[in-house]
Amino acid sequence: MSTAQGARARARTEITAAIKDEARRQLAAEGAAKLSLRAVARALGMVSSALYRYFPSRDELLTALIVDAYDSLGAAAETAEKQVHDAGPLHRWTTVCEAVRAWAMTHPHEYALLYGTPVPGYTAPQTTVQAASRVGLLLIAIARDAHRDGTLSAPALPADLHPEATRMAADLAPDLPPEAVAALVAAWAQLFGLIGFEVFGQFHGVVEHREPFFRQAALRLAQGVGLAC
Amino acid sequence: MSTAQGARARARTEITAAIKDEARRQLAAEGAAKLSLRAVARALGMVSSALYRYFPSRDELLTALIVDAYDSLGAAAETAEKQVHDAGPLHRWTTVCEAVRAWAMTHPHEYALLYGTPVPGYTAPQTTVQAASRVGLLLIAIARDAHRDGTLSAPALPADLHPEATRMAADLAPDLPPEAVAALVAAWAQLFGLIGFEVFGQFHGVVEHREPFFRQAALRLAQGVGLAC
DNA sequence: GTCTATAACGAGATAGAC
DNA sequence: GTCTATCTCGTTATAGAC
Repeated sequence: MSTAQGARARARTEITAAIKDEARRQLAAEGAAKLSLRAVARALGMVSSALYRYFPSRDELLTALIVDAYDSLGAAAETAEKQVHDAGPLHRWTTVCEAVRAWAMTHPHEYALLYGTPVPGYTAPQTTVQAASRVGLLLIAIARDAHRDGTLSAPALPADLHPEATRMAADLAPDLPPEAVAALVAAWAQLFGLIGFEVFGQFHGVVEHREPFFRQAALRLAQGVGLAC
Repeated sequence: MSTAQGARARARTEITAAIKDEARRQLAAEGAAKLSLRAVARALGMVSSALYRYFPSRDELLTALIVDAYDSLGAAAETAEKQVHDAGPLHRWTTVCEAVRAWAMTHPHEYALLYGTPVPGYTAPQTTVQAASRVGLLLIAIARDAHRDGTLSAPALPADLHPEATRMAADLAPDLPPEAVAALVAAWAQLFGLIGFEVFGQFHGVVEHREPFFRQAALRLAQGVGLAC
């Protein structure tokens, strides 16, 4: 009985993975907007109605792909950071930035799914939020360690931003000064601006040697947040 | 004779504009990947083959929409800058940034067409480059004026970036120090990172009062380039 | 010459009967 | 699960109106 259920559960896991793999392949070929349960089924030798036993709708499949991609990106960033965890905050920061960039370059279509044009008619459920915040939390953690060590020199803020910065800090990192949190959020967005331009081809004919260019930009992002060393 | 040609040319211009208007409407509704000549024709009460008199292919229509969007964005930025052209470089910079952001917020689908996920199967022809560079050229011009006035303090660069910075400067702004050009290109990408996160909903639940937040971020971008006052 | 309409192609998606 | 009839699409050939 338990072996039968175990085999069944194993088969279900395998088929679910196969469906997602094929869907990712189609994502690369046609884009997220044209992701079609039917085509996925055909490629797997299944019939479209059979897929609904694994994913109740196209949107649920999309959500699964998005969560997987966020987790893949988050894991890549966290693994890279772990290996330099004992270094200074600046080195940890640039390591995370470069890991995010490397993941984006090797997974351009999944990157587009996360940070590109939203899929028309699809709105991400709350389920995705946790996976989506892993990179941000990692950057916050680095700033937090710097703050504990007294090496975080948060930049000044204009008065009209203070209420919003305080609110963001309360939500994201109550132990950090509001100025640092506001700077962190801005740096977070700017990091993905650099990466997006590279992945989506905006640097074509403009920036040639993109690795050192990115490294330097990531370094200056860290300085903008107030990290040193 | 000339009046007949004038009338024909006028009709052609009007129909071309109507096609693009309808295509933009569909862009907003379905996304660029699903832009369909047939649907555009149907909405206009034409037959699909008639559209080929105006656009030789779906990709050419896409290209026209892209060039129009780049020009609309460029014109918005240039118009805003013209009105503060006599102010200091910092004020001109933030004015341009805010004009770009305002255009993106009012034209989210066209923004997605320009800076979002590339349309699968479409590659932009060289024709788009000139229109695409208008905002960048505007930012360069501001830095150039600051440099002429001696108020541009270009940030230092690591040695490994110097060849690339020199190459970029030769291409983009031979009269500017390479360090400033590298910083400009980075700031350009980061600007669209901030705007993209806002347009694509990444700031949802994170940043609430986005105008002062953006203004401050744009200001610090300018400082990163070395602009003062 | 300039345009529009009809019809068709090959490909793919979709809905429903079985 | 399978099969079929009916949609969509981009694109082209052709014929006729202005």
